[in-house]
Amino acid sequence: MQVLKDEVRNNILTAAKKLFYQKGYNNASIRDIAKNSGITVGNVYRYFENKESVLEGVVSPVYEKIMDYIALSESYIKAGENKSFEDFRNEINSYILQITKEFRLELLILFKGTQGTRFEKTRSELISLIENRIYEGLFKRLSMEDDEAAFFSKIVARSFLESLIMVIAETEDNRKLKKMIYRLNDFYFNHLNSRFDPED
Amino acid sequence: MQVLKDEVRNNILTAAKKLFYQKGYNNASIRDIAKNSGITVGNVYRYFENKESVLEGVVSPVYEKIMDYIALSESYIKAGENKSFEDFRNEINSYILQITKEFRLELLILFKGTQGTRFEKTRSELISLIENRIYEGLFKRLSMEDDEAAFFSKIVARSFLESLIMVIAETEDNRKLKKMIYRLNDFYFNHLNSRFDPED
Amino acid sequence: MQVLKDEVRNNILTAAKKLFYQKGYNNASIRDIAKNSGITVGNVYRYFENKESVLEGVVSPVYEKIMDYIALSESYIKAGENKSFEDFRNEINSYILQITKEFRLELLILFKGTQGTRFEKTRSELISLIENRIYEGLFKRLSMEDDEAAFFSKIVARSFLESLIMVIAETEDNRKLKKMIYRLNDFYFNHLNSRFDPED
Amino acid sequence: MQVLKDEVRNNILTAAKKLFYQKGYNNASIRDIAKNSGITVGNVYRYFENKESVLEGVVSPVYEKIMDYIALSESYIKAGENKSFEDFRNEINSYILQITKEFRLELLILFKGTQGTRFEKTRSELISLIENRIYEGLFKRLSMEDDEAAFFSKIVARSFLESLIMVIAETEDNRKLKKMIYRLNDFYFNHLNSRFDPED
DNA sequence: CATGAATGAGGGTTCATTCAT
DNA sequence: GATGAATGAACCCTCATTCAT
Repeated sequence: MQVLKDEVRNNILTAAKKLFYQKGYNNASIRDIAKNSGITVGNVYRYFENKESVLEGVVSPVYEKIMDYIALSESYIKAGENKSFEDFRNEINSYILQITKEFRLELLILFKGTQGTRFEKTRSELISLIENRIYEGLFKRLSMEDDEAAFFSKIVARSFLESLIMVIAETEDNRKLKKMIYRLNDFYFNHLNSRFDPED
Repeated sequence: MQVLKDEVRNNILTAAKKLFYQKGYNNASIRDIAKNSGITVGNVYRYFENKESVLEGVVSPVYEKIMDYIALSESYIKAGENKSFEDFRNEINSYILQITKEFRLELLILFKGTQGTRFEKTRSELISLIENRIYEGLFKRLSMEDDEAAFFSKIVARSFLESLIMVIAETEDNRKLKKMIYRLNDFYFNHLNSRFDPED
Repeated sequence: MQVLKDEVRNNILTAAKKLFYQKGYNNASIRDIAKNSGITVGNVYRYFENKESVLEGVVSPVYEKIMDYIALSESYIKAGENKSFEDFRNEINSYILQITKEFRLELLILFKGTQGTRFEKTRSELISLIENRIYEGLFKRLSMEDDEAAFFSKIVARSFLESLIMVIAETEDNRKLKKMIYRLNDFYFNHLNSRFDPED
Repeated sequence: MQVLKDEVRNNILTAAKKLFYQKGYNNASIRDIAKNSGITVGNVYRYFENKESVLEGVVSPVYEKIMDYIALSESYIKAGENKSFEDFRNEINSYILQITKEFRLELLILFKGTQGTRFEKTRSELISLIENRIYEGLFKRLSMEDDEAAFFSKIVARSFLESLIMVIAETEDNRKLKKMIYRLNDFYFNHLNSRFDPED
């Protein structure tokens, strides 16, 4: 048996996933994880270098996908391929749906339970991307002062992502999830102009 | 000698407020708080039963106000005084603004830094209220299936509150804050009907 | 009581001194030290930041003295005050004797039990000083090839210091120690020329 | 199948030798040794009872030789064959040279890296022998008080051995080593009488 | 014979809480 | 009332050793 037993490794990751999800990274102890994996503390360290590596094991598949998406999306911009915001919406929605199908809990951990780790900034990097698109594609054109538009873009980007995460957290059924994500998009981005009409 | 006691108590609370805000509840230690209060560790425990009590001391004024508001708001409903959603918006906005003026940091701590404590659910209680109002005042009337409307109400309520918190966290100037909160309301609640028109 | 209780601090240092001396730094555990101090593990950390700080507490008085001596001695050289080797012998002997009177165990720990710590190189720094003096004052003048003289200077310097340490380790009586150190000097440095005469 | 076993055993010993020399006994782990031997951890324990046994495997050839030499040398004494110190010098030098040719690293490990093991005292046993010879052959005849002569004999014996070890550690070339060892002998033992003359 | 996964005791360290003074 | 020293449980991590396969 050349390779470390996959079963144990998976047990650890499964236990860690559950515990990181429930308690967050900091409050889940290696002892917890070991006990939930049915092994001893020392043995965890045969499979993972340290606690953060366990987190990495849990979260990195999703992390990589998101980072790839961000990189890809930014390369489009640099290449001058100015997609419409509509396109961007469709693009990011389909990405998120796809990732969620495979890695629902992992995604939630990555975005909610990695305080104090190197994954902490993933959320803000994704937000940064969305924020730029919102600013360029939507708010810049509205009759807002520029700094206000910028600020608002940030708030909306965060809020949109937060909503996405909430929906994912609450929806285990993928059909329903898809539906809700589309609704979310409509809710967040349709008819922006008229919302801010002063005569309302 | 109430006076002296109150001064020490306030010193503790002031230090705790600062530290909970900066580091979060879990990462702020009693030692930190004691040192920043100019008193000793042991003495903290004369004023507060344990660490969570300190949090309570910091957060309860704001907590009470919010709970009072929730209770009041719900009593209106029970009394059959059906205000319009417009009224509710104005009402909650003004409440939030008012509370923020006095208790900005406390509010942020209550909503962002109480993971693992009994205040964790404050947010969800407030959300629950908003959720009901959104459901009754807005989504029920839209052409959505009922459970979807309910679910969506929750998501939007959370998201709206989240946005409020973000704006409060980022805005120290009260004039600007007021402006942004109104914008937020417009963004979240104006022209809901047309957002979900299928022909879009 | 403004200052941490000196008695406990001293108990820790005394226990640590004993254990570092007996087992060396690495094999003496904080748990050991705590038990021998009559306190708990956690309390050690009220008095010392970490394990190396405990070592520092034990060893730094002697460390400082030796570093001061080295610095002083080197400043003489830079100033061109070329003392005879005879003078150097007297100087270093009296220094060592003086330090040993106050800090016998500490000196032994510093030179024998600090592997892997920042004090590890103290011995080699002192050796370096002695080595230079031996080379300049003694071996350079002998009919040896230069690199051999240099090499030999190093060996003798180390060996001399080692002997000093041994004598100190075995001799608790200061009168006897003094006598033995003088003998050691005679043994090491008198009549060097004739020792290497080929006709012997 | 003795052959195969021997090969593995030798691989372990070779790896252990290298690692004990580089890191010292305590800091070289069984995992390290196994990896460097190209076998597995568990298998090490088929060839050696425990970690100390591995050390024994590495060090015992040299250990035996030294013990044999000590026994032989002592049997001469008991038989009343009083050799001169000169003879003893030649004898021990040639022994050491011979051993070093075969077992340089092992010798260095035995004398430098066995702290906390049962080999710790090998050095002192050899020292004891040298010490006796020095006492009988040299210091007894000097105008020293007897206990002083005894004590000094011990110190010089240790120091001489220490110097030998240093020279061996620093000198890989056997020709040079031989030369340095002769120099060392001259340095340590020639003209002892005149060194301690009071008129110096 | 060999594997390497598993164990368990021990390492350094932190911190909420208690208690003698 | 106040002090701050002391406690003890828990944290992450390492490693010699064992054992099922």
